[in-house]
Amino acid sequence: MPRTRVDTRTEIRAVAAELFARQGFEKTSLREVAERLGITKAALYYHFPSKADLVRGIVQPFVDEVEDLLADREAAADVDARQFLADYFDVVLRYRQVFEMVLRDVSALAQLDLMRQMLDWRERTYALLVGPGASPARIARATVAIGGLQDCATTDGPVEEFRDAALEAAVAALGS
Amino acid sequence: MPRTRVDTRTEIRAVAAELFARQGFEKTSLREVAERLGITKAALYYHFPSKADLVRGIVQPFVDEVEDLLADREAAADVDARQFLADYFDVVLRYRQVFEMVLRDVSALAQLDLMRQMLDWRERTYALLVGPGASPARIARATVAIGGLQDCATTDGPVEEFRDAALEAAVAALGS
DNA sequence: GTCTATACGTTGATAGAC
DNA sequence: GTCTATCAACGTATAGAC
Repeated sequence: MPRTRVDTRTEIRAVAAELFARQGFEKTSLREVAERLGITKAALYYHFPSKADLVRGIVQPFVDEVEDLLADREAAADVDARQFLADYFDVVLRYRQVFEMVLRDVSALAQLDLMRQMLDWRERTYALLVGPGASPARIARATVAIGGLQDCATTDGPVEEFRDAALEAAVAALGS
Repeated sequence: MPRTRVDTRTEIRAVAAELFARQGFEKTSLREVAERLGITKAALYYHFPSKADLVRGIVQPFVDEVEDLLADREAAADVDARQFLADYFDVVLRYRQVFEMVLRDVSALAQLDLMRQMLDWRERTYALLVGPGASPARIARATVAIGGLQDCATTDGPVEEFRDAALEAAVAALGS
């Protein structure tokens, strides 16, 4: 009997996402995920070819949204830096839990293509904010702006309380 | 014969530090460290009671310097925010390699007291920059300033090229 | 005091039976 | 689709040679 479960694949992802968010990717074993679902590790491996694929599926929606945002602005004639910072910040805030998980296990997720992609983002956001081939000084300002916002996203507390102030600070960091 | 080695303990730390910096804490096995030194895993365990102790010894000097800086400013009558940001930035830059390693394996290092201590830093730097019990908006600005600087420290390239600009950006983020 | 040999439990992953 | 059994590699631990 196929067990009283709607969609095992989906349930695995849900349980894994919760555990990953709470205790990190590396510190969560597949045995733990399987046990919570009442199945064995081997059954997990039927649905997902590896632990990496499991996390990939969880992070992918976030990656896709950022990718869409970047592609959109890169296609635009000119970019409003403030608006771009705001939009990027909002995407990160929306995927706050996933974002924190990624930051906590950078070296573990580095083996996935995920990390290569995220380092790519860095270059592209800098180019959008201060233009391609900008001076190291201008790039440093863009780094403070983006890095500062990201750091804000990993702090606790309701978003409304700090969103506008953080954005203001990032714009100020970027300079004229 | 005690082997043709000056100080095994020191050599272990040196090799481990290099491997940790290059491929992260979790992705470096003790077997790998031992093999590179021509000894066995068990010999490692004679010198260091655990893998955690090994990394602790590597990170400790960095932790101590930040702790000293914080204690110094907390004892001062008033704090020059710009000067504090500069001093903190310089410590992080000096321990750049260690700092990057820590950031890459946050969840792995969380079990050490290290992470509790670093979260503590966050509160204390905010208090130094915008005063204790500041509004969420002010704290957000301090977060962008500190977080932005930290992000700059993990980028490649010679320090002199971006140090001043990054500092300028952080001061601007902090606001009046 | 310094190290080797050996083993324990857990991890991610695979093979094959039902 | 799920199981049992098994794998190598990992961090950890202890006993004992020198």
